[in-house]
Amino acid sequence: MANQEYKRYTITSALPYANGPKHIGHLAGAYIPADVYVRHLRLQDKDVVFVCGSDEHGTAIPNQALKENTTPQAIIDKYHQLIKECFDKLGMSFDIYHRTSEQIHHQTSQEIFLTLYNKGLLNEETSEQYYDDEANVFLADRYIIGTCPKCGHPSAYGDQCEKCGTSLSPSELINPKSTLTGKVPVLKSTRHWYLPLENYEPWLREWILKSHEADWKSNVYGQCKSWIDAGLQSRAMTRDLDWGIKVPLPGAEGKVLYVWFDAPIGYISATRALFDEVSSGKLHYATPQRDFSQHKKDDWKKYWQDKETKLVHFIGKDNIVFHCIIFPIMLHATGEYIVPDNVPANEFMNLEGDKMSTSRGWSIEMHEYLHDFPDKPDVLRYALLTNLPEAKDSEFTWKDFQAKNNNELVAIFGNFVNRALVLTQKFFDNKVPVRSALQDIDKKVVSDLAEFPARISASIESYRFREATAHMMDLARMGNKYLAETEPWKVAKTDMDRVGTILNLALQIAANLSVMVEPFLPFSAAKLKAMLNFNGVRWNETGSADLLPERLELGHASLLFEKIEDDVIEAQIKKLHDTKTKMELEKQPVTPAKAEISFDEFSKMDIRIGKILKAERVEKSKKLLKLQVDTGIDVRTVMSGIAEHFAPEDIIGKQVTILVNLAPRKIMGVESQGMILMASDKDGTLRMLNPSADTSPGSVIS
RNA sequence: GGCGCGGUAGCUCAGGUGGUUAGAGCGUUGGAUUCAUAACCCAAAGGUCGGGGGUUCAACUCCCCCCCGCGCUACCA
Repeated sequence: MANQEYKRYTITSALPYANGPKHIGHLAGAYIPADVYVRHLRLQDKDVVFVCGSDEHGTAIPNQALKENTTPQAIIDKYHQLIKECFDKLGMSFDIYHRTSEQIHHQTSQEIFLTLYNKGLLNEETSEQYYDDEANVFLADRYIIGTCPKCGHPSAYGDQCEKCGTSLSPSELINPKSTLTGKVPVLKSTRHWYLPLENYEPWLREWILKSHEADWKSNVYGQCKSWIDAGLQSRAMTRDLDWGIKVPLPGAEGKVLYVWFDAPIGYISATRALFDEVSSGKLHYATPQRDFSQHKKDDWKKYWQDKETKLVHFIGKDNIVFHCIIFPIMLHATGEYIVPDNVPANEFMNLEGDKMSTSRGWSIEMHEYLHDFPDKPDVLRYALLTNLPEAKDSEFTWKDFQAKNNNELVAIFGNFVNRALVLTQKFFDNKVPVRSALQDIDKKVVSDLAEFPARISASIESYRFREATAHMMDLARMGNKYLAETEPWKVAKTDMDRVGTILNLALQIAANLSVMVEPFLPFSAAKLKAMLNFNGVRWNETGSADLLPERLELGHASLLFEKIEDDVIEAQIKKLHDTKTKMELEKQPVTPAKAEISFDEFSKMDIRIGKILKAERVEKSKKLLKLQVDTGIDVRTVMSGIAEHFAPEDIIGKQVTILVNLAPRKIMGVESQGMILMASDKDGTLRMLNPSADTSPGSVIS
């Protein structure tokens, strides 16, 4: 199965969610590896389509629109354009970069939904969900805000608390409120269509656990096994929302397809759109990277429904469950579609010691990089390729970026090419010299050269892109070594024929580089070809020492890469820290005011000054401290979720504010008799509230 | 708490099915060289492979326990 010969290839990169810019971690995860893979296939004249596009549905889009005070449409237009342009400038060679807001995608998604529905594979169920009866809408998880049950953060979202990271369901929130109107939402019954994933467990076991144990990456396989073993559950494929793809059923007004139902279908609709456009000749989203002129409108089906098609999804590890479990189940259940042959998900790339995050300002956004280094897309590609998070999270640092550029691209690759060209200019009037009899060292180089294409291919085909990149660079190393050993600049004093032979071979190596480097560094490959006055050859013709004809007049030599100085790198590091600081200040708006209460309600609370007498850690809890507090009234036990902010020994003797008449509650098996009040700063830091001067325990606060 | 993936030279990382002195790139040090963007080329130093047990003639590689990082998931409030 794994080594089957395929007739054609369908390659996808994760659809970026169009709610904001994307950073280099995304590039390293799902885009650059896919692009290398596809370019390598194209160089072999394989029948491949490479599709991607913007994911434009889901609740976060309207959410972002609210934040930016605009419409969802304006949001997706803005970010679709931004992301698309960045991909283009970075050389992502999609045959089409589509959008899920397009009509053809709505149609495709609805068709697949209906196929499943008509086969009776979707279960209709009614459940209770929060509803805002002032705005007259069901509230998506994201639109409900309340106190996090885990950390007490007062503005946790219904699906997740952004402070402690816990995923939640809206019913868990304390004091839930609609973010639209501030009203308390009410539970109301609603109808949805569920895909019973559990029915497909035997099939998944057979397909993934049995037939892909050997060829799927361990991180992907392990994650899938974990999900399957844990027991799959029915999952709602529809939502109450007015932004998205309408559920194509009577009586389903106001309901749309779940974004994770429609998003992966975006790969299919993009392929459809591609063939629509190339067959009609009217290109809009399509940017065909090869000749599609023989294709008909319906040919997209071959790429998704023919068993001789190899489907590969390139994604980041956060998408594994959707691409390996849910989407394949959908495809399989239709009875019409093929499932992926592989899903080589990457782990995450960290940045300068911390997780990358656009919202926290700790990231390198694609458009920012391109703005600061407009002529260096390949340098980023190289820096990411040599450090892809293929087996575990990896680390990007600016210093490393600089070193990769200066010590490898400039010193090894660029330098070799420059040496060969400059010597040819100097001794042979910039023409490929004639080759005479080969010595042993030349024969060795020729035979070594012949081994590179297969070696690089083997790495790429097994999704080992770092290794492939290293092989590629080894070819330039070989060139440098060959020059160092043959010393043509010395031989030139005695034997010009010999020099000609050496430089001819050096130029042949350079010509090979110009082709073999193309999947990795397409811009530099093109530049190098121009310098060699060389049109390039197919991948299968590389490894030959006869790519350039003798006496060929070479083009203009220029530097392929230039050094990046320290101050440029320091400026980037400073910018990174500045952005983070700025975001911290701007982010996390003050928690919205709570609903008005009466004086009576307020006076029900008995808040006093207390004094911590004892504090100890709670076993098996990261956050809890068990405190003994003198409340003036008594000494009582209070469990407090502050262990991540205070060391027990530091807070003994401190005065605190305590709510003493809160109903007791068992926490980690211990009864907590009150609540310590804390101020939570924007960055999440907790601070105690204590009186400005020593105050006796039991003093009432009012 | 459960599960998954990781924890290998100063740094970033490789090391199918266990087998002679554990690898690469970068960095460091020394040498050689000057065609080349002070680049290239050669060489050396550097690791008790997270910790502890066990299986085996033999373990980085298999098994068990523990610690740490990341992720998913649960409960917890």
